[in-house]
Amino acid sequence: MAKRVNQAESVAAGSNRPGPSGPRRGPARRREILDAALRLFRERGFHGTSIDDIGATAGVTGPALYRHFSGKGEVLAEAIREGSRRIAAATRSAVTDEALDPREALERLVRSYVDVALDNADTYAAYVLEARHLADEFRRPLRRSELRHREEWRRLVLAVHPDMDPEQARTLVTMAVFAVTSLCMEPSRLDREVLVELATSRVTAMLLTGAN
Amino acid sequence: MAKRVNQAESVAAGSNRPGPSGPRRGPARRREILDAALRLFRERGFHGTSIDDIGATAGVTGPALYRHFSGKGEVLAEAIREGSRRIAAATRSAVTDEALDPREALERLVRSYVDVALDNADTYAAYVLEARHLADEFRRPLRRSELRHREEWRRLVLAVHPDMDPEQARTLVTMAVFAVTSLCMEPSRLDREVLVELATSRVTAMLLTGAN
DNA sequence: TGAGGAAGTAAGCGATCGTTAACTTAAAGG
DNA sequence: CCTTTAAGTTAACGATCGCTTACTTCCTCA
Repeated sequence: MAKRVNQAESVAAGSNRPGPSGPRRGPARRREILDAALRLFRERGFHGTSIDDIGATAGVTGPALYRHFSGKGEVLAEAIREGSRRIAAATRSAVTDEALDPREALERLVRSYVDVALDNADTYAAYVLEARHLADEFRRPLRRSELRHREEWRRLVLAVHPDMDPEQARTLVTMAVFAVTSLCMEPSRLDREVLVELATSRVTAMLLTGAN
Repeated sequence: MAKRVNQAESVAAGSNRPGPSGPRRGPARRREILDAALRLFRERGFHGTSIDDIGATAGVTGPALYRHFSGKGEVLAEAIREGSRRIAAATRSAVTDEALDPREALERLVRSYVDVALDNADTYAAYVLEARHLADEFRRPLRRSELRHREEWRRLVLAVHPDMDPEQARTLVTMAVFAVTSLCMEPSRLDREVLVELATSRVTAMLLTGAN
């Protein structure tokens, strides 16, 4: 009882603030679902999060999710894909300025990666923790884009250290990327600027040590 | 039909190589279950692995697991706990030699950690990926032991850099530990000795850079 | 204004999962 | 040799989950 009190309000509130029941807004709900899913996947894991959990966190019932996605797997894929696109974009824009000292270019690349990782911590943590549960068709392009990103790092490392074993450079880059990942997995009490500076300088040092 | 052919053999084979059906050996089966579970948890995740999967991989049916463990959660806890004990032991033995140059002491600590991490890659990867799914009573002591280990690293970093912000040192150690973790999550084509040397030197450099 | 589509709900289906129960078998011990 | 016990088995139960169906409600617009 007293369940739908403010129908009039819902009509008076313009195009996008409807009442407590019935259909509501368009693409905003999709974003709400993705944000809710990302948080839950990170906290409880993909298989540990139910459709109903995601819906409840987003403010709807579970099956409402199927109006926006084909299934639970696509929710995970879409949530991660967004962050992947942002990382790729940041990498591209940080790399376009060529004819730079490779040392500076690498530091700039690392800094932009630290930045975008901190801005998308949930997405990135979910990728590390839950990518296993993606269907192959979803996981493979993400993995390829990840490796392409690391290849960019390796290219610059080898530009600074032409004598370095390329296989060692690959492992080194993997370690460096995971070091940045830690910022997404564990909270730091440092201020944002201090954190970016610390991570950038130390990761760069790790990559370039030995050839000063 | 033709199901139990070699009962005689099972009797003749001594105390621990029985026939194809019925009860078998004692504590060896427990280890088999833990190894199987660890591999599956790492590949498919905790909630993505069923009791029957674990049993089948270990060579028994699913419910046989309850003769050795109280439930699925305890299997994960025991599997991870073992690796945690080995890490703690290695740390303890690498730290006992005091009155060393802090720089050398830290490098030795990092090296022993890289070693034990590579020796227990599955365990460590499972801890990073699946610790969320442990019951609080299991997860908390593991987490405490992890933080105690990092505190040891931080103590030595601050011994070398007395002027460093302790909070920055904490974040730095987290990054360094995750860099080593990457060796457990992604395979490297490098030889073991080369890998240990590379990881040790670069992680140490990351921790100590700026105070040469 | 009223027809249609978008977005939501409740109910339920089939499959799977963790766990327990009841029973069987092999090794051990006096 | 007979009893006990540890370690298996199969069967089944209750819960949960992903997803579908059928229905409802609100918004849009011709």
